[in-house]
Amino acid sequence: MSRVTALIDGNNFYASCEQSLDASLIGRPLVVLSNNDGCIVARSSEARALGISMGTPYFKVRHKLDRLGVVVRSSNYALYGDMSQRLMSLLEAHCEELEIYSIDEAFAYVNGPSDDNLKPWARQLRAQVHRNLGLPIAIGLGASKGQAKLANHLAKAIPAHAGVFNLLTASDPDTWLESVAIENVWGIGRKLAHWCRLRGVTNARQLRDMPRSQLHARCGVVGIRLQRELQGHACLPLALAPTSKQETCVSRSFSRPIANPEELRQAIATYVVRASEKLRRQQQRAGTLTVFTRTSPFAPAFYSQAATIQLDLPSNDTAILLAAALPLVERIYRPHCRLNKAGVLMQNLQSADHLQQHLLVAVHADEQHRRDRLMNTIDRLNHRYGSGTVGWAVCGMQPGWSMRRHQLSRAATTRLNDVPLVLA
DNA sequence: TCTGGGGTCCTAGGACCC
DNA sequence: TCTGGGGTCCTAGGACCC
Repeated sequence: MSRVTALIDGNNFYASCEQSLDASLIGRPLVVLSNNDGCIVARSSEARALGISMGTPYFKVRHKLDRLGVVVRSSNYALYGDMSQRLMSLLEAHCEELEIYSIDEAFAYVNGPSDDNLKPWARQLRAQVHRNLGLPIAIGLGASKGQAKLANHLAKAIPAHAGVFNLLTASDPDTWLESVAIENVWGIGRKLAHWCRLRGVTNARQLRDMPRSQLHARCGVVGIRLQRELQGHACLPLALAPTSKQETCVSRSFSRPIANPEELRQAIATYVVRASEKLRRQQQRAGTLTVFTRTSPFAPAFYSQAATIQLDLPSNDTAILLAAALPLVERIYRPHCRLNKAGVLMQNLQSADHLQQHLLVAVHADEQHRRDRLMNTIDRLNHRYGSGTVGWAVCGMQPGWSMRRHQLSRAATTRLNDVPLVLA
């Protein structure tokens, strides 16, 4: 038996989710925008063929998209999250061990005899995902996560591979590695790609074979690990049990600059409410809370400020976290600055069931239980009747700075009113 | 006018201790 | 005049990922 690592991911995931919901979009150029309708974060293959690149600010290409007849959608994370869950449960049923790596990607171990060709297994899985969910996926196979990533890239980049590629059984793997540009190697970002190119390292094969000491001097152990992975030594094991988060952040850009300290208070309060909900869902409490705001980094005279408070006792109680956060707002607000983003950061997280050995905890145990039950009730009401059913006055009603999402698709899989009607 | 959001890991350097 | 060495902890910043 040999153990092969697979990387399975959705092609153009957000765009494909929109298409699976609305069949009239299939075959058409389509882009999905980031929050606030800011940048292009996903493109259908037809949009890609038109030369529309990832990360482009929407306002710069809006007219071009109109002219080319490209369909535009605001991001609909309720839909993508729900499709992701369906995809992952299907994958779980077909893989021995699975690490859910992101909303649209999973690593898996696949066991088979050493001479086994895993292509039939991969083709069958790919077909079933398409049949059940309407989503196209790609499957890359290799000896390590790094190799599986490369194979996945080649599965998508070469049409003849039809979404499945196994680096371990490929006839001339070095040639395939040479066809992958250094920028497309997992773990090589903009800075490192530039550094590599200056040294004549322009593709995955050259990175794999470059002098180890040179890589170590620039990238430390991270670089060495990456190189070993490309050589086929698995250094990064699958994370099979999800680990608890070390920090949790809620932040947003505003649809227009914040005009006064009261608006900033409302925004911070809104994010604290969200972050507290997240903490409770993760069954964690925060020991440290940071609020921050900034102006646009693209405008002159950049301003950015943060303020932090250590809590007496770690908490996930919205009222306590609001009381801690709101006094910090005046420390970060600055008049005459066009503040366009703010957020809160919860840090020093600890498990909520962990009873802290602290005198005050014992003294206030009853009170704490009462508060926990209250928060639990609020969470259940909001879950059942829709987010915002029970709100907090400090967040403001109908704020003028909230997110722009002009081209939102329906929440067909998660909200009853939006379920598509099928006429018999 | 208009440029996303939420994470992780690693390293270097300072503070502090014995 | 001459001022050690090694360890730990914390933080800020850099780089990356999707």
